[in-house]
Amino acid sequence: MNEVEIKSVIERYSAISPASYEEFLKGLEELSVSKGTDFIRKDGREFYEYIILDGICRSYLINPSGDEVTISLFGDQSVLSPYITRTREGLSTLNFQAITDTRMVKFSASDFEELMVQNLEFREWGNEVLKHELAMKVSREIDLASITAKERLFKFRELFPMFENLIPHPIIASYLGITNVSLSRLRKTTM
Amino acid sequence: MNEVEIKSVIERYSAISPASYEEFLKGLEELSVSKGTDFIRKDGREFYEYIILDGICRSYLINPSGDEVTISLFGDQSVLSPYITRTREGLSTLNFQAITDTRMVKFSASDFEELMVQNLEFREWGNEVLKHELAMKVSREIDLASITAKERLFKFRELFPMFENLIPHPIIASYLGITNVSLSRLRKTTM
DNA sequence: GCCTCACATTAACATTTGTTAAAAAGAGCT
DNA sequence: AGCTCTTTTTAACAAATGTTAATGTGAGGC
Repeated sequence: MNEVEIKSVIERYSAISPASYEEFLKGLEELSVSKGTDFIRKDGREFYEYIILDGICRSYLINPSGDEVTISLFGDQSVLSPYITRTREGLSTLNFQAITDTRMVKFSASDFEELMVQNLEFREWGNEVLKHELAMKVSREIDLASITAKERLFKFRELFPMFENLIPHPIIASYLGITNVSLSRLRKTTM
Repeated sequence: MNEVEIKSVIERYSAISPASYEEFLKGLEELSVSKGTDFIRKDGREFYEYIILDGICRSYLINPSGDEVTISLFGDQSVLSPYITRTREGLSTLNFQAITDTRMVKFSASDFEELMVQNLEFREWGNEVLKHELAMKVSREIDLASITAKERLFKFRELFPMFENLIPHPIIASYLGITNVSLSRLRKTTM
């Protein structure tokens, strides 16, 4: 396990002293997931927090019409939505899927909750991750409610450069709240 | 201060033993806000958590086009979005406004954070409030991204019965992600 | 009762997005 | 290169939503 790589992702959110890492690193497990695999299933029992080292993942749901709705996208070197935000009574509220082959580490969410109580640095780190998640959600709410699909596409390109060439367009479209046909039309008028 | 009333709102989220209340109740302040008043301003310094005893409030933002976008609605006997979800570096990320005359209690967010560390019941309560907030956000994301405005109106009526007759329609429209003219059109076809 | 003001509805037209189906382009395999 | 399968683009038309402006409605003050 490459500790330097992991620490570098963690410190994108807030700084952790070497002493604090000790206990944390012990609990880590590596995890590789191949393209197209759901590694967390809605209504399945869930126990972990996840950090993506490389690869692209998404959370999604099936809506009442049977269509997949992409809720969030996660790229290289990011932390997945915190456990608390995607779990009710131990069961996942969302599906999480690897869009490309993905390398992750995972660790026990309950152990981490305890670590947050005891360790101020990890408490702040956890809060930073949570705030980031919420800021993304609020931003998306505003965009979905108040700007056009074309503007959302521009913002998507800023937020996730390269994703447009790396992941299937129906996934991007469902993230933007439009059909893939509409996405193709918008691409034509903006390239 | 009517402790029974306050406890009844709190226990809508999770149970708290009488012993745990002791310290909590001491820190409460009452607050009355009249219709139309912003009681939290975006980019203003913020310190409190809020519980609405009665009245209707909303969070909103001004988008780049200068339009108000309603993010969330809060009715009688509910807890406002937790501090952590609406604050960055001590400054509010959203405006909060009383849509009708509103009676609330507020308490220090930092004291409460400390209480959560020390008291398991309030930790669970805080987590329940947070999960509820997130569940609402995910639900809204899905709806904005994948169902029509007409369907969102039906869901709004289920989630907030009576609000349609109590608050201005431009606010409802901006919550649904449409114009007030479109809302009026939808109302006509569905009543 | 009548004014005024704010709010809601209606109408006419423009624009955006959805739907369905066909055509084109791209990716892997032999 | 040629074949097959998947993904993306195009086209034609339908439906939903936006824009602007006029009309209607209701509540409160005089």
